[in-house]
Amino acid sequence: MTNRVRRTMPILPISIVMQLTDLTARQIRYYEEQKLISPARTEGNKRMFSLNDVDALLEIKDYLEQGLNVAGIRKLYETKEMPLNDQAEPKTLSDAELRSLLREEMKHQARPFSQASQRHGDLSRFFK
DNA sequence: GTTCTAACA
DNA sequence: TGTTAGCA
Repeated sequence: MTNRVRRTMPILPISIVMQLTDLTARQIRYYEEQKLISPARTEGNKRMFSLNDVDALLEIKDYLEQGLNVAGIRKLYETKEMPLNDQAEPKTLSDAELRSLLREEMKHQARPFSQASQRHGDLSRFFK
């Protein structure tokens, strides 16, 4: 069995994922609704998460903390990062690099943060 | 007891 | 986002 299979194997119930990510069930379900993650389902319609899902959620949480909204993150995933191979490292991104990356995304997104509501203020620093 | 969907005194 | 209702 390859490690890739191990990482994509749906084996974790939402309760465990909640502890691993420190997210509420509500948030996890919401992110799925926003298509940021796609957990498998059991016969009883229960969500089953893979290690990759957990990793994705941790990353999502990271982006949100940096001021990105769900729509922005989704766009980010659709382009880069989605593939199994990514060398991008959000953790080491400097503000300057983040600004550059965000501006690049802006070009492909007509209304980048249209869905954002409470974070417009926080994002102002990126458009000075 | 746990998770799910839908909805909001 | 929290929280609650009514199911499975």
